[in-house]
Amino acid sequence: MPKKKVKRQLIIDAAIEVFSRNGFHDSTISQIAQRANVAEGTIYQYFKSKEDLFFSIPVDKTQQFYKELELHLQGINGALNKIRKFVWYYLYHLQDNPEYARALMLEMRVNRNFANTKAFGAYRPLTKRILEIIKEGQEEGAIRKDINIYMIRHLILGLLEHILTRWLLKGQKGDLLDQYNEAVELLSQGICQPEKVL
Amino acid sequence: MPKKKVKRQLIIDAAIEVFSRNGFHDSTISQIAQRANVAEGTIYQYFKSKEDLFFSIPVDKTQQFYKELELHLQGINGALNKIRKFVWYYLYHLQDNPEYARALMLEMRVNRNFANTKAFGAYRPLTKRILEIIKEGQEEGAIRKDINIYMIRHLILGLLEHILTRWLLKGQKGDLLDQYNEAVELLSQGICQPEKVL
Amino acid sequence: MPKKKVKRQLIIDAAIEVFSRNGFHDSTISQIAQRANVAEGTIYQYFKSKEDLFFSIPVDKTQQFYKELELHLQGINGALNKIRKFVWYYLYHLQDNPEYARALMLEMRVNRNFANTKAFGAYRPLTKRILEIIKEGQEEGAIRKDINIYMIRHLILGLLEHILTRWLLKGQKGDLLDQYNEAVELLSQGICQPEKVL
Amino acid sequence: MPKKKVKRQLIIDAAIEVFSRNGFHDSTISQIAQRANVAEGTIYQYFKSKEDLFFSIPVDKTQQFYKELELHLQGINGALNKIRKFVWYYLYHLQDNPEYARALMLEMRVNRNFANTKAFGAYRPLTKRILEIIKEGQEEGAIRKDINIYMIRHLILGLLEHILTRWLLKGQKGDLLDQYNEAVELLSQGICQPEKVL
DNA sequence: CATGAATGAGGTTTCATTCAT
DNA sequence: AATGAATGAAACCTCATTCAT
Repeated sequence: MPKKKVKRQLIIDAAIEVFSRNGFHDSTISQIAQRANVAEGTIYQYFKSKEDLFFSIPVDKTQQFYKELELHLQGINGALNKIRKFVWYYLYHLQDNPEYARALMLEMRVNRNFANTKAFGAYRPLTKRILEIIKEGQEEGAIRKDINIYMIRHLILGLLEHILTRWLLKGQKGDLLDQYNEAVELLSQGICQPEKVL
Repeated sequence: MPKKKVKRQLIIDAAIEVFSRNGFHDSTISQIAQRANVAEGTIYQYFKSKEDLFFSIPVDKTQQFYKELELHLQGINGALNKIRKFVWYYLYHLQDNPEYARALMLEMRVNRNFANTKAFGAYRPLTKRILEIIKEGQEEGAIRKDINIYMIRHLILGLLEHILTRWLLKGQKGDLLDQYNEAVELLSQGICQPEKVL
Repeated sequence: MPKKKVKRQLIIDAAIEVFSRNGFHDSTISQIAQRANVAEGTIYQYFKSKEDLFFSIPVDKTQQFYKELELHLQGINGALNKIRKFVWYYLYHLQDNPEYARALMLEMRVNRNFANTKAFGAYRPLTKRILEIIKEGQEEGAIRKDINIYMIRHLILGLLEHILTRWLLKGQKGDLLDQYNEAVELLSQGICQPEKVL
Repeated sequence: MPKKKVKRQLIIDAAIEVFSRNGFHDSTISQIAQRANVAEGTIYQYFKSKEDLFFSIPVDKTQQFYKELELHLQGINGALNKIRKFVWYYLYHLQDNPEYARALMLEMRVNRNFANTKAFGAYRPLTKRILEIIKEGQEEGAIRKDINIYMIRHLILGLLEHILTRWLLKGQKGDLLDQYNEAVELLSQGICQPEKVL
């Protein structure tokens, strides 16, 4: 790998760690520099500002996330199976990258400027992908058509983000994948006993 | 109302506005003081620190939220009807108090220390209340018993928080209550076409 | 004098000393704060920025300079006598306030933004005043009319500023007022032997 | 021209442009390097430091200025004619090289260390030259002897520098040579109406 | 109780200079 | 000789908090 690339990645990795531990505002460039074993000034050779560095994290990591998700979706037939896989991979990947997850859930996603950042740009393909799957499912007749696709997405992402956020805030106890089957089942059939309606 | 109470409330209200506009870190005591028409020093007569003030917001507001919710639940029979009401009131109240909603969703809920704050203490009754309703539903035979009650709560709160967060970040366009029926229906029956399973 | 006024003046005086010793860029807020016996932050209660402080110096000092000059011109008849007095007072006052002189000559007057600063605004009355005297002299028949008044002002101010600048850069040796008579005589009759022309 | 010389000159020319546009402190080595199309490190092969580079500008440019002035003075008889030419050439040359003029007038001449720099060394022949002409004039009986030659030089240089400085600060509007005749006339005869004295 | 001037620690960022390639 | 990535010191400025009035 070219040297320049290496150092950039070094800084990003250090940034993920530090930002994820302390949050954006309580992290300092000096901490990140120390962790990356570079001088403070060096960081400014690669990133315009602290914010730029911050929002560069997901660009790299999220693109990778998305790529790997796509691989996992390969060869799977049926929208429902794809959603299943999506749920599984979402929990699996973010549990496996808790620092990235923390940065994404607790800092990025909630940031006022998020929608204007390149980070957002990197995140969109992911959320778009679900929409596609949902539409596909409706066309197949597997997913109900009487509900707006955006609302369905709210349900799926809301559940996943809520599970993940609680897990992060409670100290990452337990294995998220243990909850996988119940989560999928719940998304599928809702909370009611058969024949009951809310 | 006693004078002391009045001034305290004045400060809290100013704090909600300012924090909700700029977030915790980008808000200054000076801004809040100005908005509340008091001197900066005065704030320290009522609150120990900026953080203390910050986490005092939901204590008051959330208690009120909870109390009113309780009133709305009065006289409603059946867990499913209660959940219906809960969803409705959640969207209604937070849409009506967008600054409080913003502070709650974008700052509090995501804060690393949230679980250790009195704010959390004030928020718990609310989340506990749902659990109770869910249990009640299971006992009535209205809510399925094969799913962990915490997972069910994840689904409900996840959906609501996701809807709310997007609405806040996208500039509060549209009426959240328009989405109320679909949301309830989705929670109730899940995303699948009848007879299909995920 | 009100206390607030006192501290502001304290800072200005310290700033004059420091700026005049090191120039604008090589002076630090920390130095000025130390010299003024205040905390660095205090400076920012009175001035928006380092530049603001810098350009506030002449506003105060130059207004005072101008006022005193006006007093000295009181009761003097004839434009030529007034110019005489102007020259004298200019040298006298700036020799007496060498730090202000240094700030004015070596920093302000030569600054690219000078024309847009409030400092400039304070300096203008002074330069306008000479123009008036020159016009008055032309009307009296004491000053030649075949030369543009702005050129005449160039000659007078150019001479004074040049004398002053050299004196400052050479370590303020000697008494500027010793040169006063020659300067006035030269302005008056020019450099040529009578009957010779350049 | 040898290659080394070429690159050195390249850097100097870039430095003049940049320094003259932004002033010494607000210019960066990086800007100069970019403009000169060399790497930053290269500059340090030719100059010890930023200051060294800065004060190297007039050494070259001023020597050239002086040489050409000398050429223009060739064959001119009479001190007064020489002064006339000096004034003309001074305005002509600096108007023609406004960036050099700007660096000289607004940065160099006013710098605390100026007297200790090689730049000063290069400037001296020029100011010495006037002194010689003045003396020559006194010996010829063309210039008055009752005034110190240094004072006479103050008058000449003061006028020229004042005209030039204002012109630079006001955006270089108009042709300086338009003012040439009045300037010379004023230097020659002073500001008074014949038979009047200041 | 209320004030608001004063504090000073600490953060981000810039940039002249070095040095291994 | 030329490069340009890396350095790290140092500067400006902000702002939560205190305390004398």
